[in-house]
Amino acid sequence: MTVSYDDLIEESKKKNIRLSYQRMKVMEYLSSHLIHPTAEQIYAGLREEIPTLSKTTVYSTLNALVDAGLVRMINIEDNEIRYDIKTQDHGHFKCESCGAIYDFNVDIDSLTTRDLQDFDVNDKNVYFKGTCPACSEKKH
Amino acid sequence: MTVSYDDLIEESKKKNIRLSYQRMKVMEYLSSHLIHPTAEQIYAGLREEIPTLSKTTVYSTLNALVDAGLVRMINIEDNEIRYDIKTQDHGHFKCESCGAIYDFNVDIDSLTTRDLQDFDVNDKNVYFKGTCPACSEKKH
DNA sequence: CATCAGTATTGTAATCAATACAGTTTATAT
DNA sequence: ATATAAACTGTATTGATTACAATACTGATG
Repeated sequence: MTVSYDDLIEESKKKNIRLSYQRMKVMEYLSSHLIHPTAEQIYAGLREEIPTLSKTTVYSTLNALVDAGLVRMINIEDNEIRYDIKTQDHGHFKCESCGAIYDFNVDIDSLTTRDLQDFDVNDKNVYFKGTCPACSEKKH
Repeated sequence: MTVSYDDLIEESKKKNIRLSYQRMKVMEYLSSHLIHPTAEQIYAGLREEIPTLSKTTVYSTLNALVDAGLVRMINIEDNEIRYDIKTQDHGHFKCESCGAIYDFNVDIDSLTTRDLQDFDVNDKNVYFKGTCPACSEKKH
């Protein structure tokens, strides 16, 4: 599933998410900053344009989008949640040295298991951890 | 890799983790409670036996074991970290209705990608979300 | 077995992401 | 236009995790 800004708006209508100015801006931010931002980053980024924006609004919007299945929560560690609009399935690699999160293509549907036969699975996540090339380089 | 309580102790020695009474108890707790406990649960569970136990000690022990690669952090959501001794590779399924976390067998090594050729990967995680059979039942 | 240095533990205080809540504003239907 | 339900704002609160400084322990050495 690939989701663009326009798709987000269309999907939001279908899911009965009201398109307030703030929500549009949050979605626009997510679409144009594919860097797995935290709620804090989104808030800071939009604050310039919307000085009255409340952090609570950012959180509630993100929660609404996650519930609607339009946005994915990335919760690898560090006790902070990052967000990612749902483009096509991909995994996340977190560098334990610099903290950066990289996307990588992976065939998640190839993961099968008999153990979950009676389970209703609606979200599959894959993440790796390790050291990115830039940080590996530094160690030498 | 399968890790029992005895293995944990042996591995700890190798990794220069001093085997204090508190650390032994934390490891014992993890080995005997394969329910993905939180630090809080471990603390509460051990408090009876070790009334002077400090929560800080639980956290620092867990961090030491994670750094040594003996324990896995499970960070699915809810802003709380759960811990799991590293038995053989398996995925985690979180029921979004009751919050329970189930293990399932999955061949994580079958996940391959060319995107991470130059990356040093030292940890692979898979987690699914959805509804467990018990909760699906209730909805009818 | 006494001492010493280096770690681990403890308890309190601080941090900080996330949420609750109540009052105000906005959006959509009639 | 107006009503009503939903969204926004800002402050206060929560709660998991960490920082820190004082105390206690461990295990190596003489």
